[in-house]
Amino acid sequence: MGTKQLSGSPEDADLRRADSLAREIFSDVANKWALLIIEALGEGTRRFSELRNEVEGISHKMLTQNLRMLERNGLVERTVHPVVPPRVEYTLTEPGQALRVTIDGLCDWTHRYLGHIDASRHRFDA
Amino acid sequence: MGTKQLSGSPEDADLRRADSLAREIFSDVANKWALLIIEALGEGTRRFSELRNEVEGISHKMLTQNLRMLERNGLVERTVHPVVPPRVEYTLTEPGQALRVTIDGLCDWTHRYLGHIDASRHRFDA
DNA sequence: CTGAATCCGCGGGGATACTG
DNA sequence: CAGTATCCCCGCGGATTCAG
Repeated sequence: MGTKQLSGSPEDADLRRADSLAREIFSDVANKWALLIIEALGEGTRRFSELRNEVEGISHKMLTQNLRMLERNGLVERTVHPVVPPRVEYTLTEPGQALRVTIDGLCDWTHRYLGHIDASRHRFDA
Repeated sequence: MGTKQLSGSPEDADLRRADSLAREIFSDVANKWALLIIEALGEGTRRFSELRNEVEGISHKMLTQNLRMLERNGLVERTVHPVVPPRVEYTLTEPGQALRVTIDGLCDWTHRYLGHIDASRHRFDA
């Protein structure tokens, strides 16, 4: 993630801070579960239990954990309906929607090169 | 990653196989190091040691490990020059280049919403 | 320089139980 | 139903060593 050359300059400090922040965000977002959750939320607002079902294979813990993280970063909005039983809904914010677009690109890529990759794997395992 | 409804149908078998394969690929690719390596290779052919320096913070082990994985999936081509000392170069294949484009999108997204996210975090931590 | 292999600590992440 | 907390194990990943 190319920020240019860095020197010991005076106000390069904030450049470096921005850079480390970028890497931090990148690390948060560039992980399997976060991406799959956002992709699921791309379909529209979802409840906790719905996500649990739609994001196949995710554990209770990972779901809450990633949702908190996404909420903290402002990619997901969490709205609690004060009813019983509790009803909590998650939606993508505008930044979240924007991110979703690029994730869609990733999904498209995956499907486009599925065969390509599968072939390459078999070739490699020999 | 939406493959539609699945039933116990006859030839849905390969649909399910394709799906699990897609998830597998997705898991391979949707990880910090793999993405950063591909991003680095986007600049052009790189040697092992160059990648080691450019992908900041990656360990020797993680680099080789991810390079093997990327090579296996056919995203990266590895060419060995029979000289001493050894010279090994890595380049993106066409699928790798295609993937790089979407990763660039991810990087752009990160920088565009940097401030947005930073603000959201401070709000959340209260 | 590139890379495989080994050792090992720490934390990711699953399972379970418990609140509101 | 949604969320937190606890226990605990397995495996990721760093450091180091050896080979080509």
